[in-house]
Amino acid sequence: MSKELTARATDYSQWYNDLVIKGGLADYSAVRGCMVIKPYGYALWENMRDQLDKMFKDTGHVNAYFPLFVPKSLFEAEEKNAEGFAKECAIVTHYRLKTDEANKGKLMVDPEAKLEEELIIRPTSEAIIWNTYKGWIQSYRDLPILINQWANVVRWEMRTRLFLRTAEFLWQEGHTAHATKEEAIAETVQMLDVYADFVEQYMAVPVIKGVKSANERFAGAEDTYCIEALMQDGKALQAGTSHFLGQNFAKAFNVQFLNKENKLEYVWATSWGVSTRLIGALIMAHSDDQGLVMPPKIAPMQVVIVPIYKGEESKATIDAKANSLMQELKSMGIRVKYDNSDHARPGWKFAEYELKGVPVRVAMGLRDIENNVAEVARRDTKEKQSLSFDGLSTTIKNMLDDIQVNIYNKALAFRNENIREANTWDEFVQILDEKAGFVSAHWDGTGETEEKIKEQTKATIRCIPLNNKQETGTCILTGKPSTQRVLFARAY
RNA sequence: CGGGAUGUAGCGUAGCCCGGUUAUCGCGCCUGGUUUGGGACCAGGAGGUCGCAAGUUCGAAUCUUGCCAUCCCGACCA
Repeated sequence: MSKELTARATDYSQWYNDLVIKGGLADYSAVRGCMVIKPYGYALWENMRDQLDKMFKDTGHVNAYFPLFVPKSLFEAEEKNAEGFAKECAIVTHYRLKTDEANKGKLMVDPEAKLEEELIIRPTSEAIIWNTYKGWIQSYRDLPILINQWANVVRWEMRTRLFLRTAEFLWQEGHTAHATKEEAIAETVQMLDVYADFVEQYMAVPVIKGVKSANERFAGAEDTYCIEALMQDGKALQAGTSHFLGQNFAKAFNVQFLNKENKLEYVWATSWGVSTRLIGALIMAHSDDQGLVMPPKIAPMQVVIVPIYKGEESKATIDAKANSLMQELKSMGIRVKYDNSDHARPGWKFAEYELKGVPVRVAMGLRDIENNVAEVARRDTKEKQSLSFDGLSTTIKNMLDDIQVNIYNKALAFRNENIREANTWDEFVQILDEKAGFVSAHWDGTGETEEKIKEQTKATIRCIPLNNKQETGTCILTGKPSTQRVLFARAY
């Protein structure tokens, strides 16, 4: 009983932390606000990254890499963007240390080595990238530019939470340049769709696609599109954003191109990103009091085989059987581990792999082999059944597919149950306090009202859903006329 | 960054108020053996900058100050 988890009902935050730490995804580090992503967590990220990368390339994008440091003068060029991030920037002011004469064995910042111009550690890369694009774009023939980069960024957050909000995190950021507004908007929407497809089909987390209100919009964007997911505690989580940047960065960095009519025009831009925060979404969408629940498609380990043996002789028999099953599964492209280590007994292994969220566990002992069966347990439903070895690998493959669908459907049902309409202020507050989840309500469209609602309830407008139903109504707070409902929630 | 709590072996902890032999216990770890169908048992053993740094003192895990980190609540956060 070395790894007891806090139950969700007891302390949701602690439950989440326990899963991350005890599940082996990440660890705290010696640096404030920064975490170590451990091999198991990084393997998960690699699977996510590889799939996303494929999807980006399938839509015509290429990868590149831009610097970590952004000179302050470039950073501040697009004013709204700079203002939006100013309060959470790390800044490099010096480039050298020296031994501290007054304190032997210690180092101090060398005051002689002050930088002429401070370097901002990127909280996002629009500035450095648009400064670069300026040199790459002269004519419409140079467009579009469809670049993505996998990188780390730093946002100096006051309060951090593993995966959900850390000072440094890993992400990808796409930055595209287009000749027309229509094309840029189409790109923004296309990438939102890519994100939604990825999160729903691979991470099995249902999302709502929408547009952010002006208050919640990315600093420097004309429009911010987003996917919003719902966690088991009823709080919403922004899982990805795609921004239509208009000509804001083109104007700030003077990026113009000659069109077919030989006239100079400013370039249209987009940017879009998802981060390791998605791992937090995955954890909170599927996991239970026994531990993590990994969606098979991106699980670092899809199947684990645990032998149950008595004595070396039976072990050899089981090893042979298990290895042949493992080879068969591997040849089908399934990520499988045979845990024949002798330092843990089966019961311990069962609990451990449940904690780690491995979708399918196969246990086999002599008794099973004699009967030509294996005990197969699935993590999502905790069902165990004895299944014939004949065609077992195919059975398992189908089971993985079924688990993927099942956990998505389960999360979808939960999400749908937790979207509630509120028509009065009292109703609105009551739902937020007693049920949480998304609240669909009329809003008068002003930032002031949104701000007041946030002050009074801590709920924000998560998004205005795409293809939202238009209906006349009155604002939940002010009673002013409204043309559509928007989704409110308390959010991470 | 404000309020609160915490920091003693990998993890969880006793000791701290009231300073004084060799820092307590459990889990885990190592060795050997018996075991193995839901977190095994016996025996032996290893492992400690008591978060870090100053200070008070003959003597500091214990008292004082500063710093660092983590958690919770706030403020902040596309």
